[in-house]
Amino acid sequence: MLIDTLQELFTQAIAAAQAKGDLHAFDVPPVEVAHPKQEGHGDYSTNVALIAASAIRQATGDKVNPRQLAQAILDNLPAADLIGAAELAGPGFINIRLSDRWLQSQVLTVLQASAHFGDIAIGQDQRWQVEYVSANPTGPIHYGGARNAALGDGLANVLEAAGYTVQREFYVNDAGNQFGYFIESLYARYAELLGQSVPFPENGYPGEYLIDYARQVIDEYGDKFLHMDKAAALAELREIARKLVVVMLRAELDRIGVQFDNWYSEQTLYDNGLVEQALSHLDARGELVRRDGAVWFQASKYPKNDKDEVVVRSNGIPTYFASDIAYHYDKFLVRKFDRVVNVWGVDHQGHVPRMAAMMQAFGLDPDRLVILMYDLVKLVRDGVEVKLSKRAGNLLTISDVVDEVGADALRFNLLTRSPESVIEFDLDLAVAQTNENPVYYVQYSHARICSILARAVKAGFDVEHDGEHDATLLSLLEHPSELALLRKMLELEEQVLLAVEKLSPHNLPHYAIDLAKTFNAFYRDCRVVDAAAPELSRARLMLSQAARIVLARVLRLMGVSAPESM
RNA sequence: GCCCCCGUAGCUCAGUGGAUAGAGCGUCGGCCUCCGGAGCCGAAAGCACAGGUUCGAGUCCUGUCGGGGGUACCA
Repeated sequence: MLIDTLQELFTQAIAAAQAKGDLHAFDVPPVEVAHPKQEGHGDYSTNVALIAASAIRQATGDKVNPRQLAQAILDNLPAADLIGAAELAGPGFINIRLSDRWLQSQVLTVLQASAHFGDIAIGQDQRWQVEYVSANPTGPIHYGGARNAALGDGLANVLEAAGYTVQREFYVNDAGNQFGYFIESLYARYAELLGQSVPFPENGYPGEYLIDYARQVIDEYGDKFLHMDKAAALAELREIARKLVVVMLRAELDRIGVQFDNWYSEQTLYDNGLVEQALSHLDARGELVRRDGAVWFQASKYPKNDKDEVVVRSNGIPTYFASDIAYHYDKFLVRKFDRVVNVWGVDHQGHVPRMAAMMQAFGLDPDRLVILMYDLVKLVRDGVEVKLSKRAGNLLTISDVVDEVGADALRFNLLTRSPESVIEFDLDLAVAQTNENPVYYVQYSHARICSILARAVKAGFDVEHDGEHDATLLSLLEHPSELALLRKMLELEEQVLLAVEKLSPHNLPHYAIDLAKTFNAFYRDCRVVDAAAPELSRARLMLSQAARIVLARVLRLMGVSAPESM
């Protein structure tokens, strides 16, 4: 990676300067290389001299001038192709400008890497799991779940680009009360359709979609459940309903391009004895206690937990937390993931401390479990918040919103905001502004490149293979807009790294807009296909092709399509 | 009450302890003999408040004020 290379060069420079006695002996701090906000300050800059100066002052009490340190480092900077200029600036910054020749050569790097450009190899041999959405399996998914999906899927994509082996998992809560009410509701609808009146369960789901589910049950099983004991019927319906719902969930998530590797049933935790196993494991470690007829996990032994948590109620029924304990016992001690990310809505924030406590109770490093918390999506229509609920049956689903604004716009918009921000989503505005939406701006740029390339092929240019033969032409790419485009393209790796470090891919859409903008500036300033200048055209076509690759990659990482025409 | 998150341009939001804080939408003013005008160029406009740490704070710490969420033997 470019940044790594620069960091390495400066680390070497410091060591060399110290060896020669140009520089004080001190423990070299990690060199940070960043983009200066201001363009005149170069492509990259490092504050290592400023950091070192304060480190030296604190260690020895000697006052040293950061500018002198910076100069000593600069004097010992190894020669490197990629550095065009490195100079001292301000209070002791070192600003680096990439060399034009090296930038030009990167067109080939992109063309060769193709769809893999942007990959960074930092996650080898690491198995990660991202568990996301995990909506209650009781009907269509609330629109807010799309934020979870966009975030989790984007994160999984970025982790894969970083070299991690990633499993995408959906946890199906098919064992708790909610699912029980759902089954009873289904039974009531089923009976109703067959002409029998069954009282609708008090906590049931009145949504009309349940009538469709009931109809499907009738289509496949007829009226057999009416002739059975109700408890037996409910037991059988449980399995049938679970399959039905998972098919529906899968289809709905597929509409926004989200697919899972694994659908993990909560019920199997009980069926396979994992709940019992996990709890006795904790018990053996002295983490459980009996009190008031219930079994408690002694969470309060751990930081940020002020109370214990019930795992088995006094009526003998395990709590949801017991499932969670077993589930994570399975993730870490059975399936042995190196790291697990759970994507949770902020309404579950109260569960976070006990999860960390649970990890420690298992003797596991709590950092191996990351809870990625995102804030809720507020739906607004005509400036008024729309209150919807699945239980009341007036749910606004992912499908509903996809119908209105499209999957690409939805994913792009939801991903743009940082997870901890509350999204206020105005439905009318989302529809009205469809054509002004940034996602179309980015996609349009991609389509425009495709159009240019197609035109070039028609004009007789060998767009596909030029890069294999005529790398020397790249030195013709001297226009500031051409070089600016190259610089922006090369940022993709840093963007992937940033998303992985922050465990949030919300920087990607911002980068995509930036990249599209930079391409549009190039398009404005540089005519690509020009019969009067065939060599320059070939060089610019290579650059355009490379830009297309990068744009398509960042769109794919976000789970957004890269259309060839619009 | 206690815990968590958020207060950045008119609106929706980015912003890695660095140098002169950005984008989209909106507003105002420009640009089509030329590869896709779903485009391009320009202008106005901002870090809630008060302390502190630091060579340097939108960013870290404390407090105040505002907004949201959480505080069950529900999930």
